[in-house]
Amino acid sequence: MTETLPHQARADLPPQWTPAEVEGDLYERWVERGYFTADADSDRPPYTIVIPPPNVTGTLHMGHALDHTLIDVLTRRRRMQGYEVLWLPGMDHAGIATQNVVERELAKEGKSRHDLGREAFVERVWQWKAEYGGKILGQMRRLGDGVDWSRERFTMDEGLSRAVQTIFKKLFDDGLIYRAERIINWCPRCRTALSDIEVDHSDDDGELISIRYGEGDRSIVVATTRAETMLGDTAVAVHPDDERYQHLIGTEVELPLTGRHIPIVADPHVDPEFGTGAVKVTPAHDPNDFEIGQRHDLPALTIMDERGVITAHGPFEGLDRFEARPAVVAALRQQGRIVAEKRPYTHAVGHCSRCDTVVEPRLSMQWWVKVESLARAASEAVRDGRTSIHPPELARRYFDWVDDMHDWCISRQLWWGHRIPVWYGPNGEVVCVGPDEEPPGGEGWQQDPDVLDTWFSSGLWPFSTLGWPDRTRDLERFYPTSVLVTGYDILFFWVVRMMLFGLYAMDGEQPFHDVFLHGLIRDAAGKKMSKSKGNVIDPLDWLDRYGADALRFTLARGANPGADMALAEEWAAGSRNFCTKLWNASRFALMNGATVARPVPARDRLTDADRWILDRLDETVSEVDGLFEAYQFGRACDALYHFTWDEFCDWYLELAKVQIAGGGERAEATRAVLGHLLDALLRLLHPVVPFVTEVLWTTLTSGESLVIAEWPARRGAERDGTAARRIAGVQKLVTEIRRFRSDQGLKPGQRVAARLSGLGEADLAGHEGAVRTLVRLDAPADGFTGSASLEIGLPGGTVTVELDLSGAIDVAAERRRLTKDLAAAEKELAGCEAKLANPRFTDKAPADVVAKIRGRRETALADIERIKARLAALPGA
RNA sequence: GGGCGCAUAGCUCAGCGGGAGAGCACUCGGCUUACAACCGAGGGGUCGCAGGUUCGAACCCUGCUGCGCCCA
Repeated sequence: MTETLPHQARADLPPQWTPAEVEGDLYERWVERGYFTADADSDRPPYTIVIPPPNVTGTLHMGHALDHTLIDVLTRRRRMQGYEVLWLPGMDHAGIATQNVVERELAKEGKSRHDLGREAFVERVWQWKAEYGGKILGQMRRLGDGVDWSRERFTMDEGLSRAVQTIFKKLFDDGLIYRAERIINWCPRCRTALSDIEVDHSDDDGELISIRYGEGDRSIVVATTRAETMLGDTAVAVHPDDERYQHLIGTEVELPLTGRHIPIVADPHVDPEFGTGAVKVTPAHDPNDFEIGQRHDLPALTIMDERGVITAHGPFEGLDRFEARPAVVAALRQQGRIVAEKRPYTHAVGHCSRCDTVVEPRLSMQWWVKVESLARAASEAVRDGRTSIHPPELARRYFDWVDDMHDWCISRQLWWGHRIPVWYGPNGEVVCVGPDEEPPGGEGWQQDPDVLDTWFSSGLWPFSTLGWPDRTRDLERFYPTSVLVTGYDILFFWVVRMMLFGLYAMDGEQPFHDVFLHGLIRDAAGKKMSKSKGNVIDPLDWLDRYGADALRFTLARGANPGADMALAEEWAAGSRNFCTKLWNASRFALMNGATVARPVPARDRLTDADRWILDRLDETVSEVDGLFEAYQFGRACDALYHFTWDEFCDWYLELAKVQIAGGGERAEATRAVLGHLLDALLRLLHPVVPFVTEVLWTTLTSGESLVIAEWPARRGAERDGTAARRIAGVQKLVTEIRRFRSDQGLKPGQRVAARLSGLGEADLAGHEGAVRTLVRLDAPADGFTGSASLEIGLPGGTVTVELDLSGAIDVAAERRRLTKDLAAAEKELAGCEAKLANPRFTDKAPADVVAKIRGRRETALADIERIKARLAALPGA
């Protein structure tokens, strides 16, 4: 066989993998060649994922990096499996956040959005987007996201806006959208309504002030954390059964500072145990009070404007709510009405999730989605398995939420967003306008000034991005999407919304088959990353320093369903090391002529090592397949890491060196096995580490691209148990000899003459050469005398190794080693015998378990006997 | 207040009925021609506490303690 190898030309990989120099070009080539562009007319089965649209103002953070890595792993694997993959990218317009950004910019010019007027302001936002928006899209390229850029969407683009208007009209016509005056969460800084989930609650220090209303035996004491709201009180409520207040129910008291008289009402929702059992009722500024007000037909008095500034009420007019609070308390104190003050008083306070301003409950007219029937359908779709949530523990949280969902406040008092398509006529007409309809013209008609919640449009994302409301080819092909991958923290914000709208708009067809919810990124100590804590890790920094593959591998390897992930620099370095290892191993294989040009020879022409590693590859393929299917990214990566490093590199490559060194047909066969293994391994790793594998694979195979290569299938050959047992024997032999050498202080490189016996009995006759090479033992010369020896127990028999150490052996070290082994064997024996002595164990345990324990006892007994003999034979024993 | 989850090696985490695992960190020895971003060897754990079920429990059940998250 000729040694002139066609592959020598391509064996000149650079000695080092330098991701920063090649990743960018590789990515652009993938995009140019259209690998990520989905073909709606192919006959492949579809696999669809829509990106959780990042915020147009945002930049890539670790949470995105994790989410995108997982999606990219899923889609790249499916593409290799022959699916027509669509990973659809895009962004949402982030109403409040974007408006804030542009308003801040205007503020620097000393202007407000009102100075510009609505139209000019919106124009200005578009300009801002064109100039600064969507930074994240460029950053996604650096990560390697295999998205279909030709289908990129934006929630404010024409098609998606049309979708918004279409569904609004449909919901309106079906009576599922209505307008009502209620208490909503109001952000006085953003000056807009917020939905319940846009409010974050925290326990803050405040004060609890007890105030006496009325005089003498007609007085009553109420406690409040928001004293200023007393200006808007229209009643005091007590529990109907509260004996303390029976005489007061139905009477009136004078409300201090205002001179108004307000009734004392009985309401079963008052908790008589809390405080004095009497509560002030401010229907316009508290959701519970609003309900009490409804039940008792009380007036609702709004005492603040949209900025949280007190309106009217004499001396308090014009004060901010937080200035008004002490002012009101002082005035009450002056009148001797403060009965008690408690500071600090810790209580839950709602904050705007966008700007952290304390939310002000406020009575106002807003648009709502009536969610009851939609939520029922959303619940049903998960209950009957049309959509399954992974990990399943989180399904419960989903049910708890949708089964008790409150109507959704969808109007926002902003300018940036989808304007509510409702027109009001001069005579009180209310007309909802569909996308193809002309708005009513003429004198006195006005469009509703508000826009819709951003989540309203992102709730349509899985189908609006595919062309809905038109029945497009994309929609037919790619809906329902295969899986939604996102963090569990936006289950309610977004996932639920998509379920509501998807089922409604698509005639009961669910928006995704699976929902996979991953955890949140934390720092090395498990703490949440935050700018204020200064523990934020920037993925771009890791991209620069370790490469995209290292970042991706770190994130994928750490992703365990339902669990958060702690990250530290060392993890990234470890992943980078893994890529380097893969690089070096591949370089070695290529330098030694690894090839895919020749098929792997028939099994009976292969060595034990070949058969073992091919079987292990097969097992790894199955294992990794199963784990990826179950969204077990972390374990899949671990399995790949272990196979690559601990089995392929540490053992097979070392054994292959021996096989190649022998030359001839064996060497050629080994080159084919190496080529086949590397080919499959690179394919398996490609979804997680696409860049380094692409370079190595194209070098190995001269193929066009790994992106469009086939995912490895199991060979299906019957596992060779004999080969596996023999390689396990070789491994034990090598490890034990290395341990002995290490204990005896022999340098790793130092060659030592040795005689091995008993290999035949242990069924390892053919492996002596490999063992000698791996542990640097030379053949015994004439007149060899072993000055030291060790015995290694193997299933078939005991192998004895006699070494010429040409010097005194370290007896103490040897005794330590043997004593330790003896203790372990004795512990093992004791454990086995205890079990076997128990008749209930031998009766009830499965036969194979009992047999296994019996076998372990025999092994332990033999070990003990052998070790004891060695110990007794040691000098000075 | 209601609900959910987690407590396993120094750190971060897998394992979830039959031999305690990984990565990183640590100790010792090595530039052994793929790899010092590495190689070889090693140390380290009453699997939170207390009960129960079982022939057998890190794993299932109950209670407790301590953390975390979600919702009010």
